[in-house]
Amino acid sequence: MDKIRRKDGVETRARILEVAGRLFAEKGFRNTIHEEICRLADVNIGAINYHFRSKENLYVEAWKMAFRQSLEKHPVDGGVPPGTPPEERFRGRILSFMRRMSDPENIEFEIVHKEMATPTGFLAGAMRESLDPLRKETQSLVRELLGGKATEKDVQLCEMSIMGQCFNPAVLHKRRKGQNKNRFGPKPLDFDIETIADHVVSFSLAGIREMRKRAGKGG
Amino acid sequence: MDKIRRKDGVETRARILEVAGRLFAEKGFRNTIHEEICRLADVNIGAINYHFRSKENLYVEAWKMAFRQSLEKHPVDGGVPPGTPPEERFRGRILSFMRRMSDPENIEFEIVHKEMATPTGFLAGAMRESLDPLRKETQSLVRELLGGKATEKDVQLCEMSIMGQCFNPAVLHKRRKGQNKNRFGPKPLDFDIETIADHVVSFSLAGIREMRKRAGKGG
DNA sequence: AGATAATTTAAACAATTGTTTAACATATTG
DNA sequence: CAATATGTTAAACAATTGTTTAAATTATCT
Repeated sequence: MDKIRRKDGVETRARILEVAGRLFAEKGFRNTIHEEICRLADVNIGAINYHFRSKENLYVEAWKMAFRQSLEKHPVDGGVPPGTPPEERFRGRILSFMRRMSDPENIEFEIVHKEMATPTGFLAGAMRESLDPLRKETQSLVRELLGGKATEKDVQLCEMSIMGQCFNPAVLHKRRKGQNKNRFGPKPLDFDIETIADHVVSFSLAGIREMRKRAGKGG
Repeated sequence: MDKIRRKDGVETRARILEVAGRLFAEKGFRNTIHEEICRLADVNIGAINYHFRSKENLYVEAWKMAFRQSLEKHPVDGGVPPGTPPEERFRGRILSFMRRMSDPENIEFEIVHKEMATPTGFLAGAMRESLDPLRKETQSLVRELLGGKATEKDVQLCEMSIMGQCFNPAVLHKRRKGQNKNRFGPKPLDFDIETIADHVVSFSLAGIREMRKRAGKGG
């Protein structure tokens, strides 16, 4: 054996984290096996349990890191400063959200998506902790757009409409870019993400205006 | 052994199909094991391979049956006859779609959801075959609502907005009804499905009107 | 009833896979 | 340099799990 080239374990750990993240995002927790992670990361089969104690713990660590990197790359406000009109801030937020979700380098959201469909439960705590604050911000922006007469119910329903519009297109758009395995639906949405985001913004602002109007008349 | 009470295999097959469907919907393909299916269906561990050749084939058969039952219970047009104005037909379609998706007895959509997040690939053919026609119908209804000046791009984007709004809420709503395991998000949408559907319809019709207006002016 | 086919059963099989172990190699510290 | 801690390796382990097999049982047909 001549390939024992120990540094200080940091690099090994980092490689595992990186490879594991990609595989978890691609195949999900259950379908990702030690053997492949270690082979692709070029580390020994025992390395995962040495550095991360368990597969479960590696999963959580991989997501946390990915989420941090994702928010760093795509700031939530989309670069639109707090002073600008709510419609503009809304646009910045949606655009950034969709860019973040559809970024092929961003594995974070792929993992969340799988976790929603088939929860392992391991990410519950970390996700709530990370996502709740963002959600609160979105809600207060929607509240602002809806005006003072809108109820909390209006806010929640509109938030739901908006998020729903962002979610699936982003997923499809991302898959379109990757190797086109794993596809099953019909057409894969041949628009770029900015086009989609613009549409979502216009569509949603129209919907919000409608709700705002109705709120005035006590629907 | 006194519990060999063979009928004609039809009942055994049916019980497997029923139990397997529920488990696939709850846990996904990979997390569902022969042992549990057979235990809950009260059949021998070898019965799956005898009656269905393989787990994969059982998966496809279970989905197909569930999809048939689902459409039988919730007809696509929501009971609104073809003659009525498009807005009404739209409402019927959305309401029926959301009822279908959120029906706790309907395992079909739960399976589709998991398949979208983590595709096994086994359902690709059956899904395309079953879902394409429905999608075509929806598109032509949206086209009608958008008016003659709208482009194909407009139709696709609006369809996307509408479907996106239906999807996630239905999933959340369904989970809320079940045993509240597997939940992770914050609030689970405390509205009944009709309220949500009504909102989606109003919100979407407002969005569509906006797009229709813009189409006239060549956006 | 006897022969044949279909179904059910229990056991075994073969492959996968997360984890542990103990020897070995390298770094760090005194 | 010696001693200790840390990282790496290969092998083994233990548990899970989809599938097959052969015998036993029951239905169907002549």
